[in-house]
Amino acid sequence: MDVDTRLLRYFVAVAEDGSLTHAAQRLFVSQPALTKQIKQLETQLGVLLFTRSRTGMALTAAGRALAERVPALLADWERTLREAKAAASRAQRVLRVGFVASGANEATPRIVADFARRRPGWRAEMRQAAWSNPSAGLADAEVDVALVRLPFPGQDAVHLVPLLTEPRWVALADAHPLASREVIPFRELWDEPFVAAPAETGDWRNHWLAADEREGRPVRVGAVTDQPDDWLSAIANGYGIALAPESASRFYARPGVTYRPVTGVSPSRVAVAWAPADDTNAVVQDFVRCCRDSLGQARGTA
Amino acid sequence: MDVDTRLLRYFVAVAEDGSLTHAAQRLFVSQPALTKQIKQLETQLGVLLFTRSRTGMALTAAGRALAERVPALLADWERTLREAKAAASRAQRVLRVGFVASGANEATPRIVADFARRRPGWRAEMRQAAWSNPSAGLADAEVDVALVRLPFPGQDAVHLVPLLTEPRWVALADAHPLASREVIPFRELWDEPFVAAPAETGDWRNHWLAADEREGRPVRVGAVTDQPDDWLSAIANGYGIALAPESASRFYARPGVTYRPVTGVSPSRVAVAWAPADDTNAVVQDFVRCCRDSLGQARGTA
DNA sequence: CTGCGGCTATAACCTGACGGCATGGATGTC
DNA sequence: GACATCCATGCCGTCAGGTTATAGCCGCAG
Repeated sequence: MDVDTRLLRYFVAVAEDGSLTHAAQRLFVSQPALTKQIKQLETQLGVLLFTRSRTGMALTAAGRALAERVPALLADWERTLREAKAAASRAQRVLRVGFVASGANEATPRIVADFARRRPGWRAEMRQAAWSNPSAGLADAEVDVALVRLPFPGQDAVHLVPLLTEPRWVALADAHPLASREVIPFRELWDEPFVAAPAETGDWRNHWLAADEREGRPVRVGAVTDQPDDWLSAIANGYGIALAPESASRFYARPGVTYRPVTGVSPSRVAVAWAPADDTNAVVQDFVRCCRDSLGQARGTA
Repeated sequence: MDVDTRLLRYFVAVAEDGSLTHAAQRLFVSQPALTKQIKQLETQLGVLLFTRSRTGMALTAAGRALAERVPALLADWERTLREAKAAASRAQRVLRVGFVASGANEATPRIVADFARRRPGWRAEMRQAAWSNPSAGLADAEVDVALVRLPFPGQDAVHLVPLLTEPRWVALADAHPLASREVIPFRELWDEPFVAAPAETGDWRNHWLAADEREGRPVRVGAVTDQPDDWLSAIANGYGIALAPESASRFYARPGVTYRPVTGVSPSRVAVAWAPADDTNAVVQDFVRCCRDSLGQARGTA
């Protein structure tokens, strides 16, 4: 009996929240589409999975049996997929390097060049990650090594070496009243609307909103963006302001957007990170060494 | 990343025999369809899985990584599916009973009636299996208990109680020269073409061809059939003759087909079988008891 | 060196499945 | 009795998977 993993994801979603309508929104499909898919899954398996009622969809015994095992199956598939991709990049002598925004700033090209020198035949494939992916693909093993901003969710599950520290500035629309100030104390920004990362990024989002450096003041969110481009547009259009590393003023200069130093907010740190399993991976460690040589002196891992 | 298990089966098939053309025939699809599917899998995963050449398809490193894990994944899915189906039938108080051909012959209705009496609220769902499935669905857990003919492949992996023994007769076309004989020594049938079960049934097929009761004489196969109906047609049309339990003369009487006793060939045995895991399943054991009470006296399991 | 036989890839076409929107039907709620 | 909230159904456009026929590549035999 063949199934599409998509169908299984649908099933798990409906099983989890006991409602077609709600699950449909989570899955970004229409409710009729889900109705049909679930019904199709049931006829394919020849088994009734849910008992329908006005109050929603309740699992049958068969449905429960399925719901118990399917998530593990999907996870296994994802893992298999990741392993295959990793094997492919190894075979082609490609090191997949994830990075957020401007990576290690001006040092990035030096690092890549150094790596090319140290590992002839290998190629560093640089992959920029969206805000919603603060580990730059390391968490889901899409990359072998990543240039990340600390702190980020899941940081404890990886090993890393800090590379550089830079102050956080603020990015605001040219027209903003505070744009004419040379230096801005963070407390003056507490009540401004901010352009934030997607809600699902949790502590990462909070870090860039400096949520715990507001002495309890609530955050106002004026817009949510997931990419540098959208982020710049939102700021230029006046939907809100945002904290950004000082280097953003060089890497993300744009008409309509002004960067200003901010006092009273902690700096941003850049690190190179890798999966613990790659502690013994010579290529990954070579890349880390390139990072260290080009930038950092710290040597501890955490 | 979503995949259809069908795609994974395709991939495994190609990986196994290193040829699109050959794999396509095994999978009963055209070679271009397979070409496209494999190519699609590769683009979906963003990974090259095979290196093409005139000599066939060879796995890349990534392909090997995938090929190592996918079979286990598919097996997991099948198992999950079986468990869900089993849960469904338990929940509905349905005992799934597989049987081959006429099952336990005239005793079958008695067994079912006895079971209905002993387990009110339960229903025995009788499922006839094709020749190609001599365990009647027990081997792949499609049924909870089965009325089978001994011996059959995989017999050692189940527990069973013998129920009855009956002589094997021969079924032949009315027009066959031997059809007028009252009793036929098996040796006279050695050179006749036989109607056989599909090749993949191995020892089961050989048992019904009495391959090891021919003193080394080779078997001539005149036709291959997978169902009682086809089997009867093949015999009536003179494609060959076939051994059959004596009871077939009652359950599978048909114009054009004559049944005659045969000497010099071992008898056929009927047993009830179940999965070892169901040794403690009260419902299954009740059914077994119904079988024993209606028929057998033997009590050992093997 | 030409033609044949093994591969895989491509082209053109058909069907059916999936998704979307609009709507229906059942059932509590105010 | 009108409404809100579920899930189910009907209709339609799009695309993916299948088919057959054919092309391209290469090694081998005559």
